[in-house]
Amino acid sequence: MLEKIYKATSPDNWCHLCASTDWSVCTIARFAKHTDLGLHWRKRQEPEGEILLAYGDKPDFVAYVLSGVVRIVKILSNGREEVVDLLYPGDFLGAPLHLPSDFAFEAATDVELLAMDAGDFEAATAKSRELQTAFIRLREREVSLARQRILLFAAQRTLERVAIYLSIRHHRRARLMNQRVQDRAIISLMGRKDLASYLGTTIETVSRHLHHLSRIGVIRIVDNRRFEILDPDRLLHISGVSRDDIRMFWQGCGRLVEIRNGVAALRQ
Amino acid sequence: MLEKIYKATSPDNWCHLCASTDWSVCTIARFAKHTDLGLHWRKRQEPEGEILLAYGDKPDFVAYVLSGVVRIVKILSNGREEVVDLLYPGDFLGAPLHLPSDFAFEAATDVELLAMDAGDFEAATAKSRELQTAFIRLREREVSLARQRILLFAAQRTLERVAIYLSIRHHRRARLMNQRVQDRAIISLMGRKDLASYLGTTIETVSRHLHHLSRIGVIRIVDNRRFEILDPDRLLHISGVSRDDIRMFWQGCGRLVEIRNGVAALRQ
DNA sequence: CGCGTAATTGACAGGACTCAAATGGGGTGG
DNA sequence: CCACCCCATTTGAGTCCTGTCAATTACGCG
Repeated sequence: MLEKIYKATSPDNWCHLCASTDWSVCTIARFAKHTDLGLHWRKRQEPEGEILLAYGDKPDFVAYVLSGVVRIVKILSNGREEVVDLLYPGDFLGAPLHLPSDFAFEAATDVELLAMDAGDFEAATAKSRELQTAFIRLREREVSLARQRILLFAAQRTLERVAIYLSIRHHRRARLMNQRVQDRAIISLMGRKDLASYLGTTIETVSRHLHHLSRIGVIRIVDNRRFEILDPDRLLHISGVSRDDIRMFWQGCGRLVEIRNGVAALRQ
Repeated sequence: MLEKIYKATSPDNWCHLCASTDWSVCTIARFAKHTDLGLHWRKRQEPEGEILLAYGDKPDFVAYVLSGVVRIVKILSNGREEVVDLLYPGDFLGAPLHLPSDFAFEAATDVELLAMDAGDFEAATAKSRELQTAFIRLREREVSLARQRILLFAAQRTLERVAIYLSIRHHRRARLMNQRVQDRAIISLMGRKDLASYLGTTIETVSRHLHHLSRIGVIRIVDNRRFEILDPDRLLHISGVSRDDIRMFWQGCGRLVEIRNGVAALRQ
């Protein structure tokens, strides 16, 4: 199904060796192309609920998300799981340097990953300073994103948070698929529990707001997980933020170009 | 005043060349010591309200916070300033690689910085792969912290958020000063506006909660900016989180050791 | 068909935001 | 030195939002 929506372009436009989500990874792409660092990606499918990396474990792989949503959770001492961040198609996953992870990474939906052995990646990083610089830039963007994410909470109204989130997902999807943000489109989210935890509210409130948006004709509820954005502009207006304010969330995300030999291509 | 609370130790315990906030920077420290990379730090004083780095500007320095609080703000299109993060003594400041900053960095209180020219730092980084790896590790911790920060909002009760924040500041101060967390101590915060923005609430609510905590004898309001933590354990209990849950916030923060020749020393 | 989970819907109470006014402190100028 | 202003903070009253609890519905699966 995912393959269907990929746009076919000339082979020169994309790289078979890597998946670049932004210009910094493009550096990795070019480097992988022009030298032989042994950057071999492989495609992985993981079902919803799968634990990709447990808390405290040393990661043995790095990966890009191709489809689906990965949730980053922190388990509190009282047993509750809090979603601290989410990774979408085009995002990078995995701590380098074999540092034990502070969080658990789980598949919030069925996910497709483009993965690579952490040892290989590290070896390549150690060999190439250029690659190391690119990696720092990648991390730099992650710090920015984690901070931007906090802006979601700047909106005290939970309806605004839901609207902001839907808008961001819509913008990201549009960019990934090389489509216009003005067009209506279907985005698929994770379950209400993850949504609520991520937005700092409850499943009941999320449910109410989604149905409210549905009643006033801004979105259409396809099924429990999928929503069609009917009126992107009004959704953005309800969210109370401008397009500029959420630019950081989708800017720098990769664009899907083609898939061939089981390797998807993302380019800046 | 700051000098008074520094503990004097033998000269071998600290490094004149750098200020290390955690083990990763210790690598920078050792490296600076054993080679001649030209890592020269200088002390800087900045008054409250000073803009250290404007939005979109390319940073020309990197620095460690020695005292005071630096706020990282995002200016929304409607003109409102949202505090997305705060830097405390021992934290690292400044994007590398001369990337334009996504945020503005401002002095939330009077601050002391230990600064270095970004060019020098970058040159040293380029020369040493070891330094580069150390820097990646530093950034890694920053991503973790930015995500941990989101846990503040997991508490829907604003009183809990205020209590969590006070607890975290108290734990950080205790660690920095090599004191026990059980002891009462005075912490100095920024203005109510920054507090409210950071905690995702309003200045009125923050004011009410602080006075509530004062009335029940958990804290003592010294003046508008300073608060004495009278009962750290009860404060933690009110916050609703365990010490484990907030460990990430203060673990890995440096310890103040000594100041000499205008250079403060922080060690793991 | 029956079960368990996820999601919806309703009723209700309490917390937090909003608006508004009073208080306090620091700095400036007369 | 004092009066004055400006700003930050405090305090109060009222309303709405949203969390909580509870019951119902929908859905997937064996």
